[in-house]
Amino acid sequence: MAQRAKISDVAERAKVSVTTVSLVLNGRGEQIPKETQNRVFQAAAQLNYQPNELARSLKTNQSMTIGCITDHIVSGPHAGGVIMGAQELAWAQGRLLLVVNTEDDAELEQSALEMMKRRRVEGILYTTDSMHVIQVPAGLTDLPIILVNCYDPHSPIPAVIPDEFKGGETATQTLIDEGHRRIAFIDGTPPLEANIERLAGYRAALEASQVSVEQDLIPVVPWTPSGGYQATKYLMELTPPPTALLCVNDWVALGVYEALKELNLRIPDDVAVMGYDDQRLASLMMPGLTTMALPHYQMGLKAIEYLMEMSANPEKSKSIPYLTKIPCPVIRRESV
Amino acid sequence: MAQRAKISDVAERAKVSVTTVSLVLNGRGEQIPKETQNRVFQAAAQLNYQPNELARSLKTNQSMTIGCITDHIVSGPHAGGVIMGAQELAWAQGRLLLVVNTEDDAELEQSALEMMKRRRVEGILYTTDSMHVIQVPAGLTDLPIILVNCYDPHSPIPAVIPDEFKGGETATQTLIDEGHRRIAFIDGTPPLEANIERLAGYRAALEASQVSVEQDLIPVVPWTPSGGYQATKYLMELTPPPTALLCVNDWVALGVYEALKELNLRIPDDVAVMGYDDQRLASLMMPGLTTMALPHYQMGLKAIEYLMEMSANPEKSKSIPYLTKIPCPVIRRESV
DNA sequence: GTGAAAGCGCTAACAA
DNA sequence: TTGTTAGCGCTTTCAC
Repeated sequence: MAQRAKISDVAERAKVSVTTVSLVLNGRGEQIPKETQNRVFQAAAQLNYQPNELARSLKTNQSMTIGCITDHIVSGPHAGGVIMGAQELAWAQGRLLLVVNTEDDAELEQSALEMMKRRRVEGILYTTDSMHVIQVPAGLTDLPIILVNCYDPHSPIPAVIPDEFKGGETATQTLIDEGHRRIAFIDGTPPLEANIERLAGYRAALEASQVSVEQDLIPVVPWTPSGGYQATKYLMELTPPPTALLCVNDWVALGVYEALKELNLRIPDDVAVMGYDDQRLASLMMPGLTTMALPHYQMGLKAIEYLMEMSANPEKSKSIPYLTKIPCPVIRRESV
Repeated sequence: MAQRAKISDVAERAKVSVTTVSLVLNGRGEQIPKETQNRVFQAAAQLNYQPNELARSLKTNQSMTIGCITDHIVSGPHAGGVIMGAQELAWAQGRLLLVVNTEDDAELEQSALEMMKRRRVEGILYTTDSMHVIQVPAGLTDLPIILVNCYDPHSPIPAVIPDEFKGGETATQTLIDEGHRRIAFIDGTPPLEANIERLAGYRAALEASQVSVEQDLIPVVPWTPSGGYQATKYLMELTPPPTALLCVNDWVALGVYEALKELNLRIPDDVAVMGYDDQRLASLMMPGLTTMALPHYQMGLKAIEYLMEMSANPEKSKSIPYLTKIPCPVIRRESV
């Protein structure tokens, strides 16, 4: 454990006071002669000195730490992406992330929160795997907090979420731009918040292009591969059949592919297919599935941006919008 | 910020000394009358007192924190699973995880390490996304550290890895138990450590069952869906063709499905298929892919177990095995 | 230009 | 049974 050296050791070795060492090592030694500074740096290096952040935090009352609570870190790319974005910006500001995964255990969530408060985290980023409405655990109000991919209608806590509406719109527009006019939307049930928005975006885009919305072209099925399979079989029997299928998510698209293959229809030549979520399987499908990505990374980034603002200036907390919607980018592959 | 109360506030309110408060709140107040204890608890509750862990850590010289460095938190289920297992056990011991994702940035990795040392983490869990040989960054020797899913042949740092050999063996045995004798192994290239072991396990299992290993049944293709596709087309032209296809990973199996469908062969009736890795897509494939899971969670658990041992008793570090192999469980679905 | 010393909030040895 | 007090390693004010 070479890093046991402390500031007084460095001071002693450099033959200066701890004040000087502190000043120099923290880059606030402008008034100290280069020569002295060098002695300090050298001493620190020789001792392999690593300042004790715990002591520093205690003194400065800044933990340089942000808490991150996720419900499911492992089930998909979501939490990872958010953490990645969050960490990157946090890191740039010298902060590190304390991560706790709760697996929906409310009790654990509560104590995790408490643990984080005890460690004096500067803020909390609370993120859920799939976009939905939540009930924020109690005691989340006495410290900066941002919700990611979820929001609580009963509390004023700011949330950063994907712009699913615009996503649905963009996806549809993408298809329109390719010349499609009969575009089906394979909707999923049970109806998640996100699905509803995506559908609304689809309608909006069609209307904006003066394409009439036909209820026939909006089958509702379980949002799984077999749902997509069924929907496709149904849709392709319409006269005329749609030329493009927009799926509420990538899983559904998987079943769509299956059905289309059975019908001997080629993607994208005979019919174009679009998914949503950019799951990993999207890139593996043949042909690669064109889809809408969820802005995990960007949301993580934004959340930290807000959090840092809030902790730097508590007054500002009031000025953070209740909902911040981040656009979903199109991921172009070969299915359109 | 209600939690600004400090121990002296609690003491004052309960009309006792800080010592008493400390003792009571830390459960070491057996010699203190219940009555006094209650006063303390009440005072703490009223003030919504949250002990400052930073101060406590500084004093006790225990950060109650473990560092976790990953290379890719988002590309697959790996890092998440490890973190989940690690966090769970760490939590049970009152520890929290400080997580940094490096995206293979060596410089970042180095400074992350330094940051963690400064925060006096009790140990470091270093994990990589895909099982491989690595070069541990410098300065990782002065603090308990465990490698997960990778190892460094040039250093004595203990590693926890999946038992790919046994996994290959188990997968093969599973197929043998189903009555298969002509079992192909679709090998992947470039040859990763894991692939090599899986293949070796396959050979071992066949030999153990007196089934001869035929080189014809071990095509080597890129480990992607199209690799699996090619391999299947080739394999099914052999006479007689194999009755079971063991794929080096799930991606390959995806292509296998594709090819089999084109050949109008049914899974598992005409030919059984097994994958490896239990990627998310495995459960979505139709029929569901039987595959071998990587023991992410278990590895995370084991790593923390070791880390806690090491930090509790540095002497013991010597007794931790260089390689700990964790078995991969069979995930039975419908493709076998 | 540099140093002495107070104090961040806590624990624990020692006293009473 | 409970209180006083000395640090843990650092930052920072104020003095020299």
